[in-house]
Amino acid sequence: MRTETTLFKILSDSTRLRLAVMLAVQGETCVCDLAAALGEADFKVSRHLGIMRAAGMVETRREGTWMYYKLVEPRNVLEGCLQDCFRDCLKSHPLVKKDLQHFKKGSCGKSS
Amino acid sequence: MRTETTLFKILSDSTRLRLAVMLAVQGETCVCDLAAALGEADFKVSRHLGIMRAAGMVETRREGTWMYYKLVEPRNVLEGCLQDCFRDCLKSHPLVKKDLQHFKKGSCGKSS
DNA sequence: TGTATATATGCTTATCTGCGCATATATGCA
DNA sequence: TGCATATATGCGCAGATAAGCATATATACA
Repeated sequence: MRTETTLFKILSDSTRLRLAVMLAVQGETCVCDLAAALGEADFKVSRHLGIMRAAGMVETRREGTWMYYKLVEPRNVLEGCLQDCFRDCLKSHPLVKKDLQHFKKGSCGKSS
Repeated sequence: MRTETTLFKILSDSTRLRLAVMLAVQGETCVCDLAAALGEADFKVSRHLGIMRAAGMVETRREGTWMYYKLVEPRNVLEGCLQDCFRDCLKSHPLVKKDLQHFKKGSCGKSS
């Protein structure tokens, strides 16, 4: 049960829920682009992504100075169901829509 | 966003998640039957159900001394999605299966 | 090596959370 | 009215949590 409740606990914080939806919709993204889209401090976003990673919800890939985060492939039906939720049920939430509008790949000034 | 994160926070506690699944699978049930199925103290189950009710996730109906709880009709896509999760993804969890096996309507000794 | 940028992490504080116990409320019935 | 059962709630405690700031690490590049 721990596995399942942890998953829900991760999503019970608005910063993390917004991050999860962003990653579900936009795919792999670096910390600075996520922070810019949400309008939150880098260190805050980084910390929450770290929590999500420790819980096994996201995984990372380093590319130079940048750290790219993405949702893991669903490892069971619940994870798949929740990821569908992110895309289908939460994408239209006012705050998330604002985040998505603010989102720009490479907003922090990196080349690619 | 508050509405959504609250929903997830409710489910981030194992007692409440188990209760949510029980109600999704068994339908309307009284506190004592739920407490018996979970093997938890009445006052603990009652408190958690109260939290779920305050969050608008369940609703109650009094019948004599007994208080019956059930999940509310989904009021939006997210609530519907989560209720489907309870039934489809969580029903087969070992602990939930044990709860369901222990479940008996009227276990606390009421007539109907 | 030194500097700049991106990201991560220690630390403190204020707030929240769940637990267990005791107690209170509500209903039914003698 | 008094007692029994079912349910709810006040209280204190211990542990968890998120925020903000400062600082540390990692990489790139001059």
